[in-house]
This record gives sequence, C-alpha cells and structure tokens, in this order.
Amino acid sequence: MNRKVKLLDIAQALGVSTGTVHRALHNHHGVSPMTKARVLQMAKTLRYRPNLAARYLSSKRNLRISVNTLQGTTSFWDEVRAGIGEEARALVMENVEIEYRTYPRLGEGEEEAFEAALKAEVDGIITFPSRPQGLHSWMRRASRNSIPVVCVATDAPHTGRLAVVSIDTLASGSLAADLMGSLLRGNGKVAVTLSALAITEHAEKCKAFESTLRSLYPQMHVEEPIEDHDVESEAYQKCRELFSKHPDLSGVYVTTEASIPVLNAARDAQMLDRMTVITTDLFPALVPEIRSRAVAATIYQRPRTQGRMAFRVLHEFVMEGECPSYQVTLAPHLVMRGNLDFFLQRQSQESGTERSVRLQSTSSELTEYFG
Amino acid sequence: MNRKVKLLDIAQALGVSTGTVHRALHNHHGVSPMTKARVLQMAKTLRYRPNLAARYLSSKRNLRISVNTLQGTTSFWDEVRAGIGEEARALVMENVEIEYRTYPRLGEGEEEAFEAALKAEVDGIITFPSRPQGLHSWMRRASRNSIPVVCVATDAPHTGRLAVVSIDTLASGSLAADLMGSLLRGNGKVAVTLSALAITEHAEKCKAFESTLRSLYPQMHVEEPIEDHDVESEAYQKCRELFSKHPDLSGVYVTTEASIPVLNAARDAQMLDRMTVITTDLFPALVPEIRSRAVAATIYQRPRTQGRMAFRVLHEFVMEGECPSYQVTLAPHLVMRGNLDFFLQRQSQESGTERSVRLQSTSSELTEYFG
DNA sequence: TTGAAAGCGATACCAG
DNA sequence: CTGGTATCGCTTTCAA
Repeated sequence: MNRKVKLLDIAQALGVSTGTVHRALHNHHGVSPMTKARVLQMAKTLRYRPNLAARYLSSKRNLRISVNTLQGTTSFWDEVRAGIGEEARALVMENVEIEYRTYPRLGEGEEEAFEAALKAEVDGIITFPSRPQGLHSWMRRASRNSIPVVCVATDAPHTGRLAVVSIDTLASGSLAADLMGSLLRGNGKVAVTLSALAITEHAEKCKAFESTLRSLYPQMHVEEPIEDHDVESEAYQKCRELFSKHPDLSGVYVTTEASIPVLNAARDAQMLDRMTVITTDLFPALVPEIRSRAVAATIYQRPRTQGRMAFRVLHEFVMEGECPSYQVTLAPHLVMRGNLDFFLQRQSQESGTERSVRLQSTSSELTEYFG
Repeated sequence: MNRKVKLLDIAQALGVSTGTVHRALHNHHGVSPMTKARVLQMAKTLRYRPNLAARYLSSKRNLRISVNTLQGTTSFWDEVRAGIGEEARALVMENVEIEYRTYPRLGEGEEEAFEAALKAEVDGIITFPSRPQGLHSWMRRASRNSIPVVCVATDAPHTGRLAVVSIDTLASGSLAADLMGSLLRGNGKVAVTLSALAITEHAEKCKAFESTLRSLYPQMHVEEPIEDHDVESEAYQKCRELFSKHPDLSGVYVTTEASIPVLNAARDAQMLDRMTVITTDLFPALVPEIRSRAVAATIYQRPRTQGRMAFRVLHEFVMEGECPSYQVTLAPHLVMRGNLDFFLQRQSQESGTERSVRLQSTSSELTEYFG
C-alpha cells in the first residue's frame, strides 16, 4: 500500500497548484473547464480521497443544520431530537449548529418551517415530512439548491431528498402479523387501525400485516383498515362501531401512536380482555396498558436511533460528499411486559446527563446506542 | 462560548512550551513532577479538550488492535468480525491495523491468543472471553500494562477490562419467557437449555426466563435447566431424556446457539409439533426450522452491531482517552417467520460490497447499522 | 528537563 | 483564472 495520495500529488502530476486542484474538486467558480476536467480525471485515476482530519482542521466554516420535526407532544419526537443531538456531539467536536424548528401538529406549519430553513441558508435539513404533498415543492427547491434533506420516520418520494431513515415497515407489519397469528393460534378475526391509507408508511405496515397474516395464517380474517386521521375521537368512534359490528373480533393491530383511544373503545365495549392488541411506539400512557396485559406487545420504533442515523447520514454527506446509504431501515424492537422495564430504564437513563469521564475529552452516551 | 482552549493557551498561562504541556498531558517521561502537576491542574481549570482532528493529522503512529474470537464455525463470530471491520473503516481512515487471532473451540487456545496479543504489544484488545477464569490473569496483566481490553458477547468480571459489549441477558430471557407464556396461554411445563450454569451470560438468561415466567405466568412450570457443555451429542441425549421423562412438555427455550440438536431430539421424540421452541441467534441451519414453524421465534443477538460497538468503544478510549460507556448492552431482536426475510436480506446484503459513491470519498455501509 | 520548530493535508486568502 | 502561502492544533524531533 503506497503512501496516501493527497492534493499535492495530483497537483504535481498535472503541473498545477493545490489551490487549483482544490477548487476543481469542489467545483468552485473560477476554474477553466479544461483544467477542471483534468483534475477530476487525475483524482479518479489516483484514487484520491480527502483527509478528513486535515479538512476539519483547516476549515473555518461551521455546519448549520435544521431539524424540522413535530413538537414534543409525544415522547417520540423528543427522542428523535435527543438522538440527533447525541450523534452530533459524538461525531464532531464543535462546528455544528443545530437549529430546531418544530410545528405543532401534523401538516401544520411544516411548510413554513421548511421555508424558514431554506431562507436561513442552512447546510442541511433533517425533517419529518408529515404531509409530503405539501412539502413537495419546497423539497424540490432544496434539491435544486443542493441542500441535502434527510427524512426521518416517513419518506417523501420524488422530492430529491438525500436519504430516508425509518423503521422497516415490512418487518413491523409482518412481525405484528406473525405474533398476532401465533397468539391467536391461527384463528379469528382481526383489524388494523392507521392514520390514513394515503400515508405510505402506514399503508405499507398495513399491507405487510395483511399479507403475512394471509400467507401464514390463512384461516384468519382481516377487516377493512380503520382510518383515524390522527384524531383521537375519530379513532375512538370508529373503533366502537367496529367492535359493535364485530363482537367476535379477537385482535387489533394499531400501526400508529394512537393506541389509547382504541384501548378505551375496547374497554368501553367490554371486549378488551378477550382481545389481543398489538400497538406501536412506547410512551408513558402505554406503560400501564402493557403491564396490565391490555396490550400484548408494542412495536418500538427506536426514535433515538432514528435521530442518530439521520444526523449521521447527513453529516457524512455534507462533510465527505458522499451518502453512505440512501435508505436506512431499522429493525423494530418488540416490547412485551417481560422486557418492558429494560426499555423504560434506557429511556430514563439517557435523559439524565450522567457521564463517566476518564481523562479529559468529549463524552458521548453510548449506552442506548443502537438501542 | 469563548474560543476553544488549546495547548498553547495552557502553555502561555504557565510560561512553558507546548511541547512540555503535551508531554505532561500524556505522561511522557522527562517532565518534572512539579511542572506536570501544574500543567494537569491548568488543563483542568481551563477545561482543555484536545482537538482530535489536529491530533490525528499530526500523529504518525498507527493503532494496532487485536481481535481475539472464535473461529468462524458459526456465522456469529464472522458477523462480529465484520462489524468490527466496518466500524474501523467508518471511524478512521487508515492508521488502524486489526490483527485477528482466532481459536478453534471454546477455551481452546484463547489464552495463547491473548498472550500473543500482549507480546505483540498491541494498543488494544477486543476479545470473547469464553473461559473467563483462564483468561483472568492475562487480562489483569493487560490491565496493569494499561492495554485496554473490551469483551464482546460475555463479560469477564474482575479482570480490569475496559468495557463489555453484549446483549442484555435480562431482556432476552424475559422476552423469551413472556412470549413463551403468551403463546402457551399461561399453561404448561417448559424447559431451558444452556451451555453451563457457570457461564454468567447463560445463567442470567435462564434466571430471567424463570423469574419472568414465574411472575407473569404463575401457573406454568419450569424444569431444571439442561446443561449441554457445548457438546451437540450431549444436548441431544439430555433432551431425549428430558422429553421421555416429561412427555407433556410444551415448550423449550434454548439460550445458546445449540438449538439444532434440541430440535432433532424433539423431532425424534415426535414431540416437536406440539412444542413451542424459542431459540437464540440466527444461522443458516435455523432458517428452515423457523420457516416450518418448528421454531416459534429466535432471539437475534445482533453480532454485527456488537462488533461495531466493541470497536467504537475501544477506539474512543484509545484515541480520546475516555470510555464512552463501560457496559454497552443491546436490545435483542425478535425474529419470527414473519420478519425472517428482513433479517436474512440484511445479512446477505452486507456480505456484498455494494457501494454507492457520489463524489469521491470513503464509504461505509450503514444500511444494517444499528441493525 | 525543556524549548523551538518542522511537519501533517486541506482550506482560504491575496496577488498576479 | 491560477499560484503561492499562512493557517488550523497537535505531535515529534532536535537542540539546548
């Protein structure tokens, strides 16, 4: 293995200066197309790769990235933001500023937040595209201005986004189906609730659930999915209707965070104790329901890890000019009463800022890492 | 936030040179105790933290770390090694040499491997302490020579090791118990197999399984654990005995990789189809068993992630002088027939070296990251 | 035991 | 458009 090739090598090979090489490589203005092409070519044949330490050391500029997410109405987005912050601290030392822009409800103010980020000329955006249609033109504009955008939790297709980080919907839905089927021993009628079929993520989970159930437990039956449009009362009402129409229903899979109204509906219909409920995410109100076995299991979407990955991907792209992966899909965790404490403990553990410092240096909490 | 404090700041504050400060900070020889103390003190009051980029850039030295693991008899250790390699490539650019030392069987040759690593004067060791007792004195010696050791998969207590990376045994055992209990609807007699009760990791899983089952499903009964001492024939024989003694056994939880002999024993005893089997790990021979539902679920121990984390922790310590966490425990993944393909796809996917390169630069596969 | 100074490789100027 | 060069903070070597 020869010595690493550096800017000077390619400069000398071409009889130009390192400055020129640098400008060519970063397509800065003021390089003749001719020399630029030659530099690019030579860089490739020499297999040049930049020394990141040197770049970081000499670079004055500091990254500004905007994190556009839902306000902390639920713990999910708080965790995502925490993950982003942790990874930022772990990966780089200073030179990264994170600007949080939050919006109060799904689709409410997210376009404004995105626009604000663009106006502020940030170097990158991490966003939860709750209404991809509305965001579409903004994201395309970002793409045109070559501002990288990473989606978390949900994808926004055809927007030129750099990457998505999300839980694998297929694995989620299929796991829920298999678990449901085996808990019910392959018999019975079950239902699925989701926010809206128009949301890719939910539709995919639902489809995976149905198809897995159909293929692995052919005797079981899945009712038409319930759309709650993220409105609690709607979820409650529609479930009540469902339950009265199907008093023999034996299971429900809630693909969204909105499991509480479903549980309440089942409880009020006095059907809860003979039903197997599988939910999504993990938040305080769900804990007692899991403990009491009202919820058989919940599919934990690892928000902290999603945040970490989103930052990591974005950072790697901005700093190194390359995206490690355009689609990061995580395996969901299954939480049941048995291992519930394990997850709760982690959540609380990382809220604190306990640190173990040996010498002097930065610190990063790795305990829940990859949780 | 003031400008970052650097070596020069400390030096000027003390009226010495940066060289002296550097030597004091790294307790190199040739610094008077007096100045050393002053430097250390000043560094602390000034809250000095080294600039890692600068350090990396100027440092000639390259890290050598030894990875001592079991030979690739099973896919588990291959995956662990792969994870280590990936993280090494992702985290640093060159300057890290990994020396793999493998031993053929549990406890066989691992002391020699460790000794060899010490002799080679590596900067750090990642090891699977299959027989902690035997390794004990070697590890203490490493500790005395301040060579950091990170354990993977199993801990080696009281050895002065820097950190452990492992799957949370409690979460594993409890999840298995809860799943077993709910699949069997809270009734029946079940058994646990393990390698040996002397191995902490196995004993913990077993204990967690028993206690969770007892508390959540008090009507169920757990037989005495079966110790197979990592010998396939022993596992098979003991299971045959178990099955003939308890023809009404309705479930088995295999806490180790040795699930195949258990399944064969159950099959030969013609009890497999009325038993619920929960296994550990995921390897080729297990795949058809999961597909055929001979195995209800397997607890995946995320070897690749364990490897990544082990490297990450070690690297962070060696480079930055501080350990992010002395105990990294990962949540296990539950794999059932429904989500099996998801995991298989990942495994194969990462074996390949598919890369997506945008500009020029290093690449790291993040797809399974945090898998 | 200490100080002074030469790099490390890329960035960002200022001249030409 | 291009070349030259100071600079980033730390490590390391050579003198003193």
